[in-house]
Amino acid sequence: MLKQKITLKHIAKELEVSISTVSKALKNSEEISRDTKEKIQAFAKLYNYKPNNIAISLKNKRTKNIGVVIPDIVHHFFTTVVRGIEKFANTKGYNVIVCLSDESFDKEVINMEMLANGSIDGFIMSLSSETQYKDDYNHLKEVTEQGIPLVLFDRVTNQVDCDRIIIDDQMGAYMATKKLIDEGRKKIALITTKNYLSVSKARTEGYMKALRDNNMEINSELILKMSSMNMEEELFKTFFDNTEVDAVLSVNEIFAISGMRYIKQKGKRIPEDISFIGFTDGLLSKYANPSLTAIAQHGEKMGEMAAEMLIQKVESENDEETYKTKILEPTLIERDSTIN
Amino acid sequence: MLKQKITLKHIAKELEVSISTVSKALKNSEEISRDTKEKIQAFAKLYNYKPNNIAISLKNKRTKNIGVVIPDIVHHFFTTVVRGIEKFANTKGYNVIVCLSDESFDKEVINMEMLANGSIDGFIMSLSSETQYKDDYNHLKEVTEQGIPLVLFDRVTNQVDCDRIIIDDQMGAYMATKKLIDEGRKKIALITTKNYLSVSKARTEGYMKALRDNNMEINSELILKMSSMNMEEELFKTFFDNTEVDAVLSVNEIFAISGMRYIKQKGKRIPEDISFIGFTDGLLSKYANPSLTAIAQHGEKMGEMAAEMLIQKVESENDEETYKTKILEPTLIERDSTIN
DNA sequence: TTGTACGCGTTATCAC
DNA sequence: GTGATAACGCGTACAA
Repeated sequence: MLKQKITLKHIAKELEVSISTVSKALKNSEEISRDTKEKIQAFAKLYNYKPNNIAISLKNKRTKNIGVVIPDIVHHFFTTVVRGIEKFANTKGYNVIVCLSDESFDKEVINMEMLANGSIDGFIMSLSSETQYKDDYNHLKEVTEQGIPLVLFDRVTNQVDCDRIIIDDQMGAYMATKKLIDEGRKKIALITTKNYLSVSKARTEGYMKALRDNNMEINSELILKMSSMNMEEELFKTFFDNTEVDAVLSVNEIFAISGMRYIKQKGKRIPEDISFIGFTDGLLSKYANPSLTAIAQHGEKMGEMAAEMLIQKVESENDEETYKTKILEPTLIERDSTIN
Repeated sequence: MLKQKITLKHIAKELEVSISTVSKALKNSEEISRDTKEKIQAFAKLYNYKPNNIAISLKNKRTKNIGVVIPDIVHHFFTTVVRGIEKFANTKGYNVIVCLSDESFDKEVINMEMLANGSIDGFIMSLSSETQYKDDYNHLKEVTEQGIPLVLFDRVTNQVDCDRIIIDDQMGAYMATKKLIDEGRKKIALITTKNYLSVSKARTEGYMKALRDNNMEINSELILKMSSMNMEEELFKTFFDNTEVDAVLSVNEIFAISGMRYIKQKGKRIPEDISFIGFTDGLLSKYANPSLTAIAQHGEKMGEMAAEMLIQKVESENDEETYKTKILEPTLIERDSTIN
């Protein structure tokens, strides 16, 4: 019993009026007589008429869809951002199409091309690590040159004309490092990833700036660069076995948690012997033992703002070529892995 | 410098041929002469012509979009499912539109209605808790009656004609409980949520069945029902303070982790004094201290299969009214919170 | 007050 | 070989 989706045409035929009469009647146009309107509206309601989104999109050249391209979705931060985007977009009647680049340049390109062919009104995205590594943003440029609005968040570039929203990663690292210095820590390690990731770079700078501002030496032996998000156990152990450290700042939760575990295993106490602070205030930080002092990135807020910026651009008539970069301030969430 | 998206019409005008000639030429039709084809193809390539998805959707009545409606996205399990869906969908040229019900019945309804008006070819969804509580599935029925394929996963109902994919939650709980019994545990607690959630119910049944099969008494005092995902600290403490327990099976990670923390705080050892097993093998289980023995739900696999089932339905000509329910087997991941 | 015609971008059928 | 026409579903300017 397939209740085929009903169209204006069906209603028109059934009620023996023209399609445009139906269309107008359903929009409560003054042009149409009360009688006809009531008849048509009643019929439409009875058969649960709803206009076809696709037809409207084609007509209006507006899809009411936002394309979101992120490197990974099994990742707390990105997930909170998506939630924020979805939340705001929904209030404005927009849907969210999520594509995953899986940290791959090619997938990022393919996804954007698919969506750019009319499926979406604008993009919100965070660059894949490979894209940042290759430093190639032609796919973004092509999109913006077509007049499709783009908002980059978190992992961004300034080589493209678009809006941006980031947290002040440098400040976050600075705050955290400062906190450790204030605790009296002298050998503050930084666990980070390779520098082509924009955020890692900024965080490293914040760390170094805090040390310099407090007349502390920057010791490259205290900086551990992991080559990927995946743990390389050996590298890790070698580092902690051979380096004297009394505090650790990590650019992500996993490194921090793994570090804490290894440190505890070695019989040291947290935070008495070593303090830990990690970026990204996710579930792991909250439920770690001891709970991890963390730098919150306010992903949901970021998502909402990104969506707001995008929709504002999408719906603004004048395509003025002004782009803004918003910078959110991170927050230090103090927990038990540092001394308060 | 807005490079407006180019259409068939533009090409036709520029090259002084008809639109249909252009269309055919670009599809390499035999009808068109070599010369014309080459000329048109070259031009199209130069101006980077790509057909407009919306127009094609309207014509074909196929959007190549899949609507995914889930209760929450900041949730490891759902997130892995989405990844699986996205992965498979992508290989078939489909995009994924994600909508969040936020555990709300109304939002679920609204989202589905939005998408059902032509935006998608089919739905993959997991019910919101409120929907399961109200036990009202008319919005699902409306969709399926319109001939839109639907695949439910994890939180499902059998009151709707559709495909389903779930893990055998009862078996998962059974396996876990059996494991605890085999360890010699006598007072096995179950921490669960209210029973209207289909999965909680099944898990509770598995727990009880395992006890019965092993001639152990079912003691309702050992079953703690939390009213929501949010921790109610007091309930929790009261339970552990007043109930003698030597093992805990939890329907989610958070309850398990929190339980372990409180138990350790009370000076008991895990797993020597108390064993813990938790559902959903997420990050928390892996990185907990001690790491948590968990029942893996294979979300990514589930997502892939759901997408495969859906796309198969979407693309099959005959709308035979046969629906299948696939049941995945859970896996027990043994870690340090149980004795191996 | 109602209906006709056109356009959104594409494809398919049929005529020339 | 090429082009005109209709159709997908809708909205709207214009004609009746």
